[in-house]
Amino acid sequence: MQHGNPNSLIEAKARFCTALESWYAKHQRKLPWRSKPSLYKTVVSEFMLQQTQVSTVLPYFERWLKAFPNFEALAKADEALVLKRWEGLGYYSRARNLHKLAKELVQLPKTPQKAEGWLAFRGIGPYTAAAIASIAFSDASAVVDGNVIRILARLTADATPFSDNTAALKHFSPLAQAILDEKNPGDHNQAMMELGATLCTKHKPLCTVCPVMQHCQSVKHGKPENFPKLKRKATVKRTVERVWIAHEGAILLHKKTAKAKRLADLFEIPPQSAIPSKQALTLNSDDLLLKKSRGISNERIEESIYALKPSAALLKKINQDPELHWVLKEELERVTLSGPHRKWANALLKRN
DNA sequence: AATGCGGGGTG
DNA sequence: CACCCAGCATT
Repeated sequence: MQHGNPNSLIEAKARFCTALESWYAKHQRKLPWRSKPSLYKTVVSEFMLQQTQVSTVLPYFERWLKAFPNFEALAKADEALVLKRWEGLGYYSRARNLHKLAKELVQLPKTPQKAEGWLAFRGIGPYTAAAIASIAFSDASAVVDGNVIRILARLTADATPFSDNTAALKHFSPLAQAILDEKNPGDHNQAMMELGATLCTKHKPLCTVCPVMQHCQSVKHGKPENFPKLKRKATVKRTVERVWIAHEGAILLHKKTAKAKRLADLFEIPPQSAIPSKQALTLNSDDLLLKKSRGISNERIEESIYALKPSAALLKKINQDPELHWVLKEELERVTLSGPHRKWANALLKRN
């Protein structure tokens, strides 16, 4: 079977939905945004959960709710504090977009109740719009995330090769919408994702306890693990040299201006390339403080940090650069660095 | 269709 | 090391 046949699943929609939702009612995980649910909790959790696993989000969510208990509090908060509370969670534009949304929402005469309305906010795409509208307002809009793609590909034994998740999303959206329980869209959507997260996992799916196994064509005809078929991309290697410059009790950090498309408002240990210098800075291997490797999307980055003593001429140039900032050691805790930079900075500070 | 964005978990 | 995760915006 090349492309699977969704018709039998669509015909069995009623039984499928009943089985799925009964299972969810009984086996759903206890999650903080599910107890005493509110629109605010739903919106915050959906932003945090974009491309981020539940277990990672949990501690951030709890802290966030204490710092910003509702839209009004978030709307009034300083951008820097908002970013600080997001520190380590990654994808920082989510924090800025969530903050912006809060400010816009408290000014709106009427809160949108349909997915289409939520789509208008920056940082909300098809998935998040459907999730918020269905969970908070019972809008009959189906979510399609990585879990749903995996489940639908397996249910229909669909061997279509996809170049990426976006292509798969386009392919499965009509089916997801066709089998949505429009009477109970919020729970239905969450049940699909819960199934994908806890039973219909990428590796070793727990088919024997699956509530919809009898609807699954991949169990009958092949291995569920074989679906969906996603092409993989080659990883690229990159090296970055960074410099650790301490001067008069302060550390030099690099921060792009707020208008920058990337890394806006986020401090980092300066890459060598960000240091203005007439002649190329020569970094001495004796001054290597730290060397780490990390992955970002499909990149493998080797980062080295070198100690550097700035000359008077270099200091002068540094002080003219709007993207370079001296941050007093005691103040370092207060600025927002990405997760790895935070760890490196703390480790290097301790060493002095 | 491809790429950048972060960080952590898992096999 | 590779892939994946309650994705989105931009090109």
